[in-house]
Amino acid sequence: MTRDETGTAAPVPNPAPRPGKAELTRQSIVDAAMRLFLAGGYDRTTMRAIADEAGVSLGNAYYYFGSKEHLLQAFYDRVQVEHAAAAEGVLVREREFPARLQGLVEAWIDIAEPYHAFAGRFFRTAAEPSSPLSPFSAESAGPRQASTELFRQAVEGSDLKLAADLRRQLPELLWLMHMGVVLFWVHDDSPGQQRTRALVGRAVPLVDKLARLTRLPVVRGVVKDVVDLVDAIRA
Amino acid sequence: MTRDETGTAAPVPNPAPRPGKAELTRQSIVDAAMRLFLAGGYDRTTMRAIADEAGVSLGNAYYYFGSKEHLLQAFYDRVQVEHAAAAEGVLVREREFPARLQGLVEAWIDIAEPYHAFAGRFFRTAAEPSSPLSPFSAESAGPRQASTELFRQAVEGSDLKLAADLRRQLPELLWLMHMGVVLFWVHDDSPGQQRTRALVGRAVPLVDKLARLTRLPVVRGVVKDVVDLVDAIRA
DNA sequence: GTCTATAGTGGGATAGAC
DNA sequence: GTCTATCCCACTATAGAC
Repeated sequence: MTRDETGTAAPVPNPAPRPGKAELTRQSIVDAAMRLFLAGGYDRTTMRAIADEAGVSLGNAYYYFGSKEHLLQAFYDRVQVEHAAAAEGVLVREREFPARLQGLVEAWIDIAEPYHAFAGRFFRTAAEPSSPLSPFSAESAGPRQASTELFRQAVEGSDLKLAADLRRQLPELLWLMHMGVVLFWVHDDSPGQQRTRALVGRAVPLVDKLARLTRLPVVRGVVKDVVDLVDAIRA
Repeated sequence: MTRDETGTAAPVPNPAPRPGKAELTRQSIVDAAMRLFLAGGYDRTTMRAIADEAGVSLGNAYYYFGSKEHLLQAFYDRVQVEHAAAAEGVLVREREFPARLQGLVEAWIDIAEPYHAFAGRFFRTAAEPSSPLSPFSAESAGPRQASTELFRQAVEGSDLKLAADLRRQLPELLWLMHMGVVLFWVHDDSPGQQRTRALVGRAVPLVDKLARLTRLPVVRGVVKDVVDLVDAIRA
């Protein structure tokens, strides 16, 4: 609906970087919006100002973006794409599971940092269940899968030994953990989001410990229950 | 700021039911808003309609409520108060920890059910970090503590045996779990929110199992780490 | 299909008189 | 505390140019 659904289109963050004229206009609007949002904040930036800055008419801006909030989707996409790129470096560099996981999450924090000031606005929109920006919505299934895929790779290429069922599910659980980090990050006003970084630095070794603990016979039962529960939720 | 801060005022959901003229006007506006929100949804209800329904001018409505979203605070407060009342019954009736916990969470789902239709809107507002409605904000510290207190009682009065440090922290962790349930609930469109109820029915025994597992010597170390991490986060 | 220009409408929020 | 009048801006509508 919000994206072009041309038959077998792949669910990637960006529709496809074919540089048609329309795509250029679209991009100039996004760029203008990003500049103004960063400079003056979301609220104080009017659609008219964005259209002016982009050198297009107001009507044209609305031709490409159904609402002011739709422009925030661009932020989401941009972070997504940059994170995937940065993740590649991390996953090539690191082999230990904790380092891979921490690198992934820290890369996200680095990339999202410039947008922290108006991330609250984005978050607000994303929180609404009916919003296509909601991380749990059908519309964002593509980006969500792309993000989960990064965590899958972090697990796959590592030395982590796990029961098969948990290993299968772990990427999604890690993605969920990542959402929790994002929640914390949005509320984190410390300079450079240091508190979030500290949290990640402490939480990752813990996750690693916990993951390895699941192999103990005494806890296998509960782990099985958790796995079953998560499966039931997804259905 | 949003509430009267008269010196040693207790951080309770409702300021105090002294029936001055102002309080009556305020209440009539809230009542009107609730009626209209329930009948027509948040978006389709205008501030003008609310003011009309309450028999006051638009300006007067804004004298009492700084924004349309501030009216949602009333929903929050109402659920809070009703939940506390319902909780009392549960905590008197049940003695086993799982039953107490499940009773508490299910009572919340029962009470919040009428508001589910526009809870998404509320959630959206609450998600914004700068919003006083955010469950993590300083302004909602009172309600949050009141809610956490219910979980504290669920633990206290039960047969659950735990290490002292974890027992001290458990109420807040359970509150956090409850927030997770609320997140699920907001996205749950099944009739009567059956899926959320099913989730709770399965998750509570799991939490119970996990809590009891923490006493095993092998997992004590990790539990200690988790407790320390949570302490660090709160600071 | 892409874009402009212009003129609305609706509703959240505010100013200032009383 | 209450009102009336007004502002502002997201969004829509339309009619037409390329």
